[in-house]
Amino acid sequence: MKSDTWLKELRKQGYRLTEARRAVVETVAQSPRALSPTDVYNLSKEHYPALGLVTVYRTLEKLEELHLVQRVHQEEGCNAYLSEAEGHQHLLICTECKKAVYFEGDDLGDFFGKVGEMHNFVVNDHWLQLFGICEDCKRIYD
Amino acid sequence: MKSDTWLKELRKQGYRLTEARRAVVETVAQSPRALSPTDVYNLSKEHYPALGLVTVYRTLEKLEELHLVQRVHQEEGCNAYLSEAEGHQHLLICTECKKAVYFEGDDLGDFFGKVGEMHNFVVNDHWLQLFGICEDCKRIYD
DNA sequence: TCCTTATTGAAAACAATTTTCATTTATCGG
DNA sequence: CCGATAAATGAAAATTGTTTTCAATAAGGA
Repeated sequence: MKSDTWLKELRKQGYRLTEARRAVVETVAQSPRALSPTDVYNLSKEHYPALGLVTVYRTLEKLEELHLVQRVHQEEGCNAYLSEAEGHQHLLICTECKKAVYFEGDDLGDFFGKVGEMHNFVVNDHWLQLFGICEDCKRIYD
Repeated sequence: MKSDTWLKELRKQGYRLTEARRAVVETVAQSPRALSPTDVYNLSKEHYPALGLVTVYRTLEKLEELHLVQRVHQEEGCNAYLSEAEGHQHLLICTECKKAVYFEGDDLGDFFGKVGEMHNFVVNDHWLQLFGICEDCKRIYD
C-alpha cells in the first residue's frame, strides 16, 4: 500500500510516525486528484478528528521534500498536492472532476533541448500539463 | 509602441485612460520578464508616485481579460504577469534573470490529442513551460 | 466648461500560510 | 515495560497577499 511506503520513507528520514501524520499520508496517498491543504484537512479529520490544519501544511511540506507528492498548478489555484509518479512524467487533468493521470513524455526532451538551442538557452527543466474532460465526466455532460 | 496599442485597446473597451493606468501599462508592456503586482507597483511608482497598489491589481485584471498579458506560474510563485504573445505559444524562462521568451509549439497539438485518446480524455488545453539558463546568465555564471 | 460616472487611493476586510509556544507523545536507552 | 528527551502537535497570533468598501477625484462626452 502506498501510504505504508510513504510512512516508511518518513521514518527512514528520521521523522516520527504520529496519528496526525498517518491520517494525512493516508488521505493524500490514495487520492486520484490533487488536494489543497484544506481538502486534506477536511478529509483527514474523518480519520483523526483532533488534527490541526498546521500539521497538514507541515506534513505536505515534508512529503514534497521527499518527492512523494508534487504541487499541482491549475487555473483555480496552485496549492494542490498530488502523489508523484515514478520518474519525470507529465500530467493530464480533468477540468471537471480534477482527476489526474500521468503520461510519458517520450522524446519530448529532445525537442525541448532544440528549442533551447534556438534561443541560446540551456534547458534544465520543463513543465507540461494537459487539461481536458475525462471519460466519466464526458458521459455525464453529453 | 506596445503600450500605445494596449491603451488604445483599453479605450476601445470603454475604459478611461488615467495617469495611473498609463504608468502600469507602460511598465508591463516593456518588461521582458513576468512581474508580480508588487514589482509592477514599485516600478510604476517611478513614473507616477501617487499610484496605489490596488490600481495595479485592477489594471492587471483588465489587461488579462483583454488577453494583453498572461499570468505566469513559476517555482517562486504564480502571481506574475507577462505581455502575451500572438497566438497560443509556449514559454521558455531563465531561472536566473527570469527573462521570458515565447516559442512555437509546432505539431505538439497532435501529440497531445493522442495522449488524451490513450486515456479517454478530450484534451482542450495545454500548458507548457521550459526552464533554463539564458545566454547572458550563462556568460556570468561560467 | 460642466456633468456624469468611472476610477482612484486609503483603510478595512478577508484569506491563505507561517510562526510562536506551551503541551503532548513517539522513540530510544535502559 | 518504563522514564527521559526532543520532535511533533494544535491553538492562537502574526504575517502576507489580495479584495472590498467608500469618499474624493478626474476623464471624457455634451
